[in-house]
Amino acid sequence: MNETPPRFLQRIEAFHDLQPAERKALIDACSRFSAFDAHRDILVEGHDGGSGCILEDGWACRYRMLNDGRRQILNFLLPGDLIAGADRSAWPADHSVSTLTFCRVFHLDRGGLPELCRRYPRLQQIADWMVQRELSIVQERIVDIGRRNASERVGHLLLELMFRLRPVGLCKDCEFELPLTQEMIADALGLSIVHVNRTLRRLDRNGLIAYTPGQVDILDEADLAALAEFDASYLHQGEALARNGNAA
Amino acid sequence: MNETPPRFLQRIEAFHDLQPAERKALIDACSRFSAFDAHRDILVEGHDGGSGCILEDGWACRYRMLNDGRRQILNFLLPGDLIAGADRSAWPADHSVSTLTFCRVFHLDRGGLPELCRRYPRLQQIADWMVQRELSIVQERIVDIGRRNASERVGHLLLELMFRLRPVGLCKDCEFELPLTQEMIADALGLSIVHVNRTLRRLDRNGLIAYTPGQVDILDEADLAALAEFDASYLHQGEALARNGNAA
DNA sequence: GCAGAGGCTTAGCCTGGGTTAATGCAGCCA
DNA sequence: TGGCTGCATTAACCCAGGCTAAGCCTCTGC
Repeated sequence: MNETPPRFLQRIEAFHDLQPAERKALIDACSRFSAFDAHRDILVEGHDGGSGCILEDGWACRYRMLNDGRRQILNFLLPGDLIAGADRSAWPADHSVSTLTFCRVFHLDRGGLPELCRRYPRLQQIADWMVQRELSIVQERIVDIGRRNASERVGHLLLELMFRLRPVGLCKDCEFELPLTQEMIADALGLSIVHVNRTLRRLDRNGLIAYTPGQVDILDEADLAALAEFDASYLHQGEALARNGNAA
Repeated sequence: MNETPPRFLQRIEAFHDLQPAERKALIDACSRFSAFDAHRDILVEGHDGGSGCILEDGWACRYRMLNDGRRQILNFLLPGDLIAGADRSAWPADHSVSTLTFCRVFHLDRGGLPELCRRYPRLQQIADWMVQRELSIVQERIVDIGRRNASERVGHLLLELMFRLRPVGLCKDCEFELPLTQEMIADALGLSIVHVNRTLRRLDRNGLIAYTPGQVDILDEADLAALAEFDASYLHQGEALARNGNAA
C-alpha cells in the first residue's frame, strides 16, 4: 500500500496488530463512502438506527433534543470513531447524529460486519473494544456533569479531546483545532454558553490553556490534569500513546 | 425444565427467541455462581476488569470516586444485567462495581463467551443488544444530569427503574421495592442528598408518586412521564412490555 | 432500656452557574 | 458600503440547588 490508510485503520492499528487477511477484509468491507456538509443530520432519532458506518474525516456529535429545545450532546465523534455498529439497525435510533464540520463517512456493507467478525475473531474483539471505549467515554462525561464544577469539566473535555485526536494525527504536541462553538461545548457539558465563555477565559487568563475560537493549546498539561483530575486510562489507548501521540 | 429459569434468561427471552441449543449452551456456560453481601465491591477501578458475569439477584451499581470523596454512580445494575462482558478483562477496569443489597452473580466460563458467540450468532446479537442497551441508558443519564432539573431527573429515574424491573418480574403494576438510600439517588443524579429529599417529598405531596424509603408507587404514570419527558424506547424493550411487564 | 449509628426530614442561608441584555467583530451578500 | 447573521464576550442580576445544622426515627448491640 502506498496510499495512506483510512483514519479508522490508523486508529485501530495504533492499538491492535492486524493480520494482513484481517486488514484486507476490513478495507474491502468499507468500499462505499459518502460526504456530508457541516450541520447535517446523519442519523435521526426515531428513524432507522443505521447500518455500520465509520467517521473518516471531520467532527460530528451524538445528541438528544428535549421538547422545549434544550439540547444535550452525548459525545463528540472524531475521525476514526464508529458512528453505528451493524447491530443498531435493529431498532429505531434513540438519539441523533449530526455533523459539526464537513465529514466523510465510510459505510460497511449491510450485514457484512457480523459475518466479518465471525470469520475474524480479532475483528470482533476490536469492535467490542470500540464500543466499550465509547461506553467509558460516555460514563466519564457523567462524572463530569454530575460531580465536577465548570472549570474541571471544561479542562477535562479539552484533555480528552487532545488524547483522542493524537492517535489519528490531529494533535501535535498539545495544540489542536477545535471546530466547536462555545454553544456546542455548553450543550456537551450541561452548562450555559455564557458560563462556558467565562470558564474558558478564566483558564486562559490563568495560563493553563491558550484558547482562540477554533484553536486550543494546552499550555500546562500537568496543572490542568490535576485541576480536572484527568486520567486518560478510561480511553483505553494504552500507555504508549499517553504522551507522544503515535504508536504504529 | 421445571425450575424457574435464571433472571438473565427471563430477561433475554422476554425480547428474543432462543433456539433450544442456544438456550442450553448459555445455561451450561453459567455453571458457576457466587454471592456477595450488601456494600461489597465486586469490581474495583484499576484492577482486573473481570471476566463475563451477570447479576442474577439483588441490586448493584457502577460508580467512580473522585479524590476528594465526591462519588458519581454511573448506572444501577438490576437482576439480569450484564456486569462485565468477556471483553473487559483485557484492561484494568475504569470504574468500580459495588453491591447495594445482597447479590447473587453468575460467572461465565472464562474465555467461553467469545467462543459461544461465534458458534451461535444469535448470542452475539444478544450480547450486542445488552451492551447497546446499557450505552443507551447511560446516555439518557447524561441528558438527565445535563439538561433536566431535579424533579425531572428524579421522575425519570423512577420511571426507568420501573420499566427495567418489569421484565424480571420485580414490579407489579407501578409499585416496586427501591433498596436505594437517598444518598445513592443523589450520587446517581448529580444532586445533593438534601435536594433529593426535597424533590421526592414534593413529588409525593403532588400525588405523582407515593414514596416511602424502600418502596415506590408511581401513582400517576402519565403525568410523571410528561413532567420528566420520559419515553421508554431507549430501553429497547419493545412495545409489548410497555405496560404489562411480561412478554414470554 | 439505653447508647450509638445510619438514614430521613426540614429550615435557613449562600453560591455557582443560569438568564438577560448589550457590545463587538468578522464574514457575507446585495 | 451598509446591513444582516452568527459567534464571542462581558456585566448585572437572580435562582435552583448546595451546604450546614438540628431533630427524628429505627435498628442493633450490649
